[in-house]
Amino acid sequence: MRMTRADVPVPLVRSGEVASRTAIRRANLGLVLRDLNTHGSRSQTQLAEDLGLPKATVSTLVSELTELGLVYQTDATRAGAVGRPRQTVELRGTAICGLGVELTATDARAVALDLRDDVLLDRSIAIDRADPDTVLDAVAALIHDALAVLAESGSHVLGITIAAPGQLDRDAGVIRFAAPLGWSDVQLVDGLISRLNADVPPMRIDNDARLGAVAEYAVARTEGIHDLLYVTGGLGVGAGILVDGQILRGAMGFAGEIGHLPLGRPDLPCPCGRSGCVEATVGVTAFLDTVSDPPHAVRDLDQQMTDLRTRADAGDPVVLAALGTVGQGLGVVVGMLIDVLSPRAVILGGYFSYFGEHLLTHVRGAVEARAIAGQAGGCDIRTSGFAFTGPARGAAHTALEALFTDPVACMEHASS
Amino acid sequence: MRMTRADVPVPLVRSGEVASRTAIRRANLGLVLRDLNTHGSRSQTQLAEDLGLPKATVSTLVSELTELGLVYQTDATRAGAVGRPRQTVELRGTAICGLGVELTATDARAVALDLRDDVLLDRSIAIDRADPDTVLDAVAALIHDALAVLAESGSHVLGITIAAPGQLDRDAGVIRFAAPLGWSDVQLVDGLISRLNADVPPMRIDNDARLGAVAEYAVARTEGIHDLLYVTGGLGVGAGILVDGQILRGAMGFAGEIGHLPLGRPDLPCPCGRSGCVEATVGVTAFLDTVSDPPHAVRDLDQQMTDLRTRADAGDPVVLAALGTVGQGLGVVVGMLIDVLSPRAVILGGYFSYFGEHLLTHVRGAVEARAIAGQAGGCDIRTSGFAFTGPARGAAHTALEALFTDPVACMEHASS
DNA sequence: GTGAGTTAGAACACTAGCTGAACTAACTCT
DNA sequence: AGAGTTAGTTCAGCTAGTGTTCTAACTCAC
Repeated sequence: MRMTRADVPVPLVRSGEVASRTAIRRANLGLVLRDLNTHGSRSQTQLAEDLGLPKATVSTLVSELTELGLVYQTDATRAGAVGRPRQTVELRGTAICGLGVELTATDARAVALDLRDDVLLDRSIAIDRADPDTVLDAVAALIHDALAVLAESGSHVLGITIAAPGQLDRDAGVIRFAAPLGWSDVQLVDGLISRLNADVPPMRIDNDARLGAVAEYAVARTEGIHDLLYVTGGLGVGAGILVDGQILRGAMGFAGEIGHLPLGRPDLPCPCGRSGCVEATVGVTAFLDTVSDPPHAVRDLDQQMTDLRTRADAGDPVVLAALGTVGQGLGVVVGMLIDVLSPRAVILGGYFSYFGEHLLTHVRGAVEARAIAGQAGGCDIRTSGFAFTGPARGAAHTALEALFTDPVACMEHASS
Repeated sequence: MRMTRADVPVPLVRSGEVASRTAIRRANLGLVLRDLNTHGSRSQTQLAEDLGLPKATVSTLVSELTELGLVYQTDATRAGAVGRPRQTVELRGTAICGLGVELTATDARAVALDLRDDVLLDRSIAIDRADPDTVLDAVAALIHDALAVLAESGSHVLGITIAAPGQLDRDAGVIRFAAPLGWSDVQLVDGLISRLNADVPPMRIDNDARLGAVAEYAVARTEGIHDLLYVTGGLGVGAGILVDGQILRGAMGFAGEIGHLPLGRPDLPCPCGRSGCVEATVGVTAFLDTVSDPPHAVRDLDQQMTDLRTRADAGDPVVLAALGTVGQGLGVVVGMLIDVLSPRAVILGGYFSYFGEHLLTHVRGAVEARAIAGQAGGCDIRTSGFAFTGPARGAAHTALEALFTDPVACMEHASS
């Protein structure tokens, strides 16, 4: 927590939103959950220190959360130091979860996360590139099965978030245009809901790169990192930007559309009709075209990338050269984004995440060559630990997000 | 206000900050001031609707602000419609003001704004490019005179913000590196305070482009625009980014450093030692080099730009061609920033602001040629109405900002 | 093993400030 | 002149944060 009792010149309620009576409680309840989620189980006294609230307030907050069934207190009989041993307040894991589903051109993946960020479920199905209707049938079946499994394990699904590439209308639940899928104006949410039972949890969609960034933030926030840039590499290349822990969507909701910036090799044509696009240079298709002859189909990317990583580790010059090209191209983009956004960390996801230092060396080199505030500015550049599961994980986090904003309302709905 | 009573599914207190009892009041008092500042004088009933608060609460808030001397109520005897005529709550203008000072390589300018955004003072002095000590003497004299004038008019100066180019350490009040000034590691705040009386209002520094963006936001927010990109053209080229009304600084505080992105003419050398920098292509030096032979000194930019605007209006092919080059170069950068940030508006400040459509046509053309979500995405591209006074105005706004966050604390200090 | 010291957490009285309802004020319209 | 309408204030009520106090549960020293 950045806000401790010591440094309170800053107002406790952020300006911009009206502070009402009931809202205070809900916000503070959510903050306790958030602190436990970020920093792990801790005692009431620690919570009070973290949040800058008096112990008395924390005591009532914890007891209310206990009644809601969201936390429980353990008799921490282990006592190291002097004084009464602290009981730890712990998040009740299985009670509530969020379901995230990522949709790509090659597969769909469902991940369920509980309050403790534990993975309750992770399954994926292959998608044969096909018309939206067929794909939606398959995705609906995936969701149906996932919901059944979660219901059986006694976990209440708070919400479902679908991660999809391209430009989306979040309010309408519609994919406006997604080049990797070859779709335009597909009613995703309505299509899925009509295929499922009526009593399906609230469903939303969001951009895959943005949700990938959310997944990374769940880790980064524990390190005190609140400004990060996530770049995903797949058929498309997109960025998810987090500023002070908030997703940057922009006024039109299109922020992070870096796939078609004219920063790639000028001669390379892009399916979008132009040339020089980032996507055409560092997208997975370009990479696979370089390393595999005859050209391989874009299928089972996880297996392919694991194999290529093995080849890279073994010193395969073709793979290493391709990674050099990709790393250099990526470094140019990342360097510019660092100058524009000044993030604390850059995390490379998707297929980039398989290659660690093989790739990072080139990216860092290109960044240091141009960026004003590159490595010197204290910006870490690393690969994601989530490989291709990032967006689905982030989607699951997002589906759970409401709980941290208003636990009371969420649990009211949950019980009914 | 985006938050009205109708759309209150969103919680009233933003999560992320602890909500304490006293903080509620201070936040709500500030919100009333902000609403009056943004939307002009209005009745208590209108305020209640804007803020989503009950009339009773607004009533007590207004009376407390009246006691603080920040607002007054007029007997609005004019009655158009049926019912009791509404009294309007108005901001008391002259009571409190913020002082903004911009420091450039050619001059220093002081602007004082009151609560109503009225300009209480606007004066500038020429600066002969010289060592920091000499410049600080002159700036201190400017501030001294400005404070004297404001004191005489009975306006309490809440704070002083200095706008400076380059990379700054805001906490330390130090200019780390400012290429346009040729300075590095200059103790700006300490240097000025030691030259002034001890009882000078709190002084801060911030980046000129960011403050220029703040000045634009004071206008844009009245149109419901909360995501904007400001690009300033001077000796340096920088960007100020506002996301959801908040300044984007980034983790390191270097966000918006677009002057040395490698997006300019690749052959043009830049004083920074590299080539292809944006600054070297669209900075004022490059522009002046193109339009005036023999090369003119960079002095009295306002007069020079006004003259060049006149030449452009008269159809001078040299000036129009130069504007075409600058507009094209700027459009490439702006187009990329639009894809990354998805702002609602892009505002061109500094010397760009003098040329209106002469420049905008080319910028828009370049943006539409590449950006995914350019004009089609609903992003306005326009020139600033503040010319070279933008950063100083924004600095004055920033100096006043504390009042909207915690009016009570500010007025306590003011009276003592 | 007993009391002093220490830390954790709950209980309680207190209070700031939001909130709904009732009430007064000031006007228009018929 | 009275009914209707809208604005703003007053007041009682209640929610929830806050400081203090108290109890619980431990360690440590003698």
